[in-house]
Amino acid sequence: MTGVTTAAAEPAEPQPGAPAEKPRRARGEQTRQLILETALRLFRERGYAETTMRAIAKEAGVAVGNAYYYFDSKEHLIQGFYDRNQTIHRAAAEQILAGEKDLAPRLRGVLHAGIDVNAPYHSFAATFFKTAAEPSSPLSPFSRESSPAREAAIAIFRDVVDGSTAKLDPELRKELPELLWLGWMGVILFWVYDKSPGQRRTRRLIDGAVPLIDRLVSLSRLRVLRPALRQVLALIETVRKDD
Amino acid sequence: MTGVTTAAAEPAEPQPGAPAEKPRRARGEQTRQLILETALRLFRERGYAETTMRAIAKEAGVAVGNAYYYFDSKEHLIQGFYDRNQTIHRAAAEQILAGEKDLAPRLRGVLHAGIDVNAPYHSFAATFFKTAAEPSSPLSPFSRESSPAREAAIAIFRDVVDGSTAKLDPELRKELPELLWLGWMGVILFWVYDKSPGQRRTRRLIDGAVPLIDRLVSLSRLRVLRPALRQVLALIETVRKDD
DNA sequence: GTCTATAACACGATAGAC
DNA sequence: GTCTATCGTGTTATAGAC
Repeated sequence: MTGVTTAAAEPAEPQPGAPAEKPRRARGEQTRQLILETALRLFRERGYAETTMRAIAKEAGVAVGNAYYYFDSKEHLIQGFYDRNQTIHRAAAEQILAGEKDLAPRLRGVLHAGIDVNAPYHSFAATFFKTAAEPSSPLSPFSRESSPAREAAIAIFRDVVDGSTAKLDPELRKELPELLWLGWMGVILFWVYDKSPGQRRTRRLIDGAVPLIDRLVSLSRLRVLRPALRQVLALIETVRKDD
Repeated sequence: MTGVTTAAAEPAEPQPGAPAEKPRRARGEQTRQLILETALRLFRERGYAETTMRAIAKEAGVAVGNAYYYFDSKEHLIQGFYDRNQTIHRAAAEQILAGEKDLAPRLRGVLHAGIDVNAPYHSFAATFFKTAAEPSSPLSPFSRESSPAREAAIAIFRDVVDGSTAKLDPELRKELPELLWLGWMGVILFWVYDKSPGQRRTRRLIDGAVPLIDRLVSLSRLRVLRPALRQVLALIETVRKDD
């Protein structure tokens, strides 16, 4: 409610190689994790709305006030979910990108991996999405507070593009990662609404859209399409700036 | 919470020319309207979250329970907002479409008109959007309950396409209205997040995107692009069906 | 700084009397 | 149809213990 951000941006573990901080107060970090994990489990088991803060506290064996000591609100617990899946997705993506040089399979692999990570939470994710959709919410993927997470996500798609052998217009190459991230947001949106068994329609969407994107990227080098490409890039430019 | 739909789908007024129903119980209909109008006014004045059901009831001079008699939940009050703006948008669109035959200005006019209608409610609409974003919500633009409203909205874009002089692939012509509606949803999404003064970035988005769409629609008739167009249409087909 | 226990508040929603 | 009373919830407050 207050817009104060949680400590979720802090790394969960001291990074080896990074300047070693003094050992994080293990006590608090542990309690924090306990509360978060309990909450996520209950969300998954019962749903978000049906899980009360009282239940989370009781199940975790802490007082309600303690839960609020670590998380400003019930919604802030969702940020934990967000961050965790982001991290897992990034790791899975790196695995895939290490072994593949063509743009299409790189993109396809990363998208499917993203769905894989979130799949167990499909019903809960719907509620998560509702919360994230509030533009004023710090959880919104477009908010200032999500900026680090968003940048990290875009970085994955930068890897997808930069590590590929695809030849493309230099300006398009610059914009493509953010465009792909935007497309990824669209896929997530589709997935959240996808009620088909196992969300197979989302899988089909990915399998169909990736070759299409691949083709369009190739086509964009044709002379007839240069003006259209310029127009697209100009539109992005125009819309992006605020003045 | 119960998923029970309101009576919002009922026509507010008996249609002239339609088989005349016996006069609607004026008492109930009046109370209903009173509550709805009071709620929308307070939402606009104070915001959605800040307006309590108690305040709505008090301001309307009825008991809380009575408000719940007419509206299953606070969220269901939003449906009234939704329906009303839809109606106004449709009327504005018809005005524009009557006087213009080219695809681009037709589309541009309809999109700007849509923003015009919603503009006074920008901050409130953000909350509305949050609510509508919940996939299980009957207010979701993709839900079964919204189906009539959605069809009505798509119909506007069918008018945009069918009444235009643009020549296009017959299959594309069939799909274009729904695609344009989807694009319109995207514009609304952008608008909701648009914090620039007067939401001028959204206006620029429309002004930039419409000529681009117009160009792409023309280009789609080129021989080099036929396979790509087929691919797009095939993707839509694949994704749409649930089996 | 971390945590407990408990009470209290305002709100959305419901029950049941009239 | 309309009311009043009441419930369960998220959240806050208080007062303190380690």
